[in-house]
Amino acid sequence: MTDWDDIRYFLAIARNGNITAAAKALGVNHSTVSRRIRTLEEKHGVRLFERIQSGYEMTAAASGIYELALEVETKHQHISRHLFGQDSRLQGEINLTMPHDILGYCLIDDVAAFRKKHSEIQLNLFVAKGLKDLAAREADVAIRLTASPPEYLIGKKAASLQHGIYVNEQVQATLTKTKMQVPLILWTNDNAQPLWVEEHFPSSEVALRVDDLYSMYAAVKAGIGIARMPCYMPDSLSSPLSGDTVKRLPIELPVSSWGVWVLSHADLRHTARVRHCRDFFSDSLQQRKDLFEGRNSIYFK
Amino acid sequence: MTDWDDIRYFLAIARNGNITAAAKALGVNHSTVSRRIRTLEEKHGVRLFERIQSGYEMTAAASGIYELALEVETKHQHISRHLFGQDSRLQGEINLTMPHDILGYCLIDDVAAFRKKHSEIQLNLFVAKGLKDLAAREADVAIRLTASPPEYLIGKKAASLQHGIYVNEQVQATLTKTKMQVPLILWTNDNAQPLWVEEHFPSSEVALRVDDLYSMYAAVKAGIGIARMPCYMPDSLSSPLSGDTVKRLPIELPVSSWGVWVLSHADLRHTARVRHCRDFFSDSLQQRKDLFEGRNSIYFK
DNA sequence: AGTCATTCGTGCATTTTTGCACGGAAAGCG
DNA sequence: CGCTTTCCGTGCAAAAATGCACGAATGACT
Repeated sequence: MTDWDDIRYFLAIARNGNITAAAKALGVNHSTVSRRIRTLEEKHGVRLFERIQSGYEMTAAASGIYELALEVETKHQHISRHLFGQDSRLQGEINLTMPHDILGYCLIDDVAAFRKKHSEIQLNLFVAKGLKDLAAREADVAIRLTASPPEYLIGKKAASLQHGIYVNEQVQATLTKTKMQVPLILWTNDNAQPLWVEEHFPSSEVALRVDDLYSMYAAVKAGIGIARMPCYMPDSLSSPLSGDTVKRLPIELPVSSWGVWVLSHADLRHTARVRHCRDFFSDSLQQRKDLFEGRNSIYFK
Repeated sequence: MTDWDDIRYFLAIARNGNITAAAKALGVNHSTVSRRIRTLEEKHGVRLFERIQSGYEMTAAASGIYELALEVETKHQHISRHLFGQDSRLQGEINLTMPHDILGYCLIDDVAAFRKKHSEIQLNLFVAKGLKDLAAREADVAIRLTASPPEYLIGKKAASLQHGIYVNEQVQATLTKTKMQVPLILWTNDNAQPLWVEEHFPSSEVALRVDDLYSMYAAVKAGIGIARMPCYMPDSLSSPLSGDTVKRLPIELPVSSWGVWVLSHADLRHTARVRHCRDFFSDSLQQRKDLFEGRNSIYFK
């Protein structure tokens, strides 16, 4: 019988299209991948990949088992979760993921506190863009901004999310004096006209598009324009003491159905350290409920 | 991510109940199994087996993943067959299985011929009792006596199977002279009264039960009683030249719906060497059609 | 045309895994 | 009660897998 792990290597190559990337994904040296797949091919007398210049390309034979391999992977993930779900130790690793702004401007001290409280637990933090797949155990606990998490995840909504329109003090002054077009800062991939613009700033123009919340804040602060942001972000930065000039306009946006959630896969319901982690950060966030729900905002009169 | 092969080890232990048997099934040393399962347990912080005196016993945690592991195994078997199904070489191994009597008294010379014709192919013969699982690739080609093979197997019916009632010459003489009860030799696990006994030998008694065809023949030859056997077996042994005294009674039994089939899994349809093997032994058997269909029998007048 | 970056294969040293042989503990047996 | 058998863990040597460093081939870019 074939070494089952070979299929894992096969999948990595099939997905990544070349040995080097596959090796990186698997966390091993590229020569290992190269040799294992060659051995697999020889053992079965089947060519699975064409060695083209830019990498490895699946043959027809490989396509035939690709779907099957994916199914096997799903099952292995299931097993992995199930095993992990019965881990009752308060030690070992936890993969934690959240948007990097929430980490940097809100939870970084709590992470430090968690580390101190549970020194036996190794936290691995993933804050890079893109959602981690909790089913694939890319992360065990996720802090996410979402309207309603998928049903296979469990966890709490720690707070609702309030948005506001933010502007730099100087810009606001200018806008009040001159009747110029209001400069807007929008999301890069929001192509339609947002509702809040239509309603409150019919006379406006797009000044800048960004794909990152902190960059949006930086742009507002630099006086490039006004922007709609979740309150927690500017409010945690622009305290009166810091001398910051970014403030919220007294415009009431409808309460978002989105919230800050602390989530993990249902299979990890009883995993001791995961539960502790979830509870810990749920508390942390709930203590900042006012921040997320916009009650810390400083308004322009 | 867990080494997928660990699940293979897990399954082997779960199934066999102890390390030693699992190791034998996996074809590795028992210490390897012992160490790998321990590593797996430590990595996940879960106890999977209780070390009891008589071996290893699944814990509740292990039962939880047992079903999943079985499904994974099935998928891996599927992949394995699919890969093998695209092997176009006329070299490598073929696992061949058949009832041991068919090998010994009919096909052994053909096996030798096949070996000679395809010296690059390594034949592994399995003739022990019990059907090999073709889906699990325990065997690639099977010669079987069956009425209708399962639909996931492909292959040909090489011949129909004719049965006859056989008896030793001396016994026959005795039976004709004295009006004693006819002594019967039956199968060990046939508890009901067979149809042929009811019809042709209402006045009879069970002399012996056996669970093996050659033993049945030996018993008939030794004069223990009469038996219903597929013709191929006694007819290939008791030629007039050998001076054997076992012959068939002139009783026409209904033609059996059973036949001699040469089979392999549908996924191996195009595997070159498997096809050659199937064709080769199909031919071999078809050349002996007369033998299987009872036309070589020598009758008592 | 030349430089650089990618991507892969291979020889060699290192690390990891495995097999082997031994020993201990418990159970079966006469 | 002593002997044998079964089953498991462990130290050590052998074998296998892996990582590392290098080089070749190809294509992109200046």
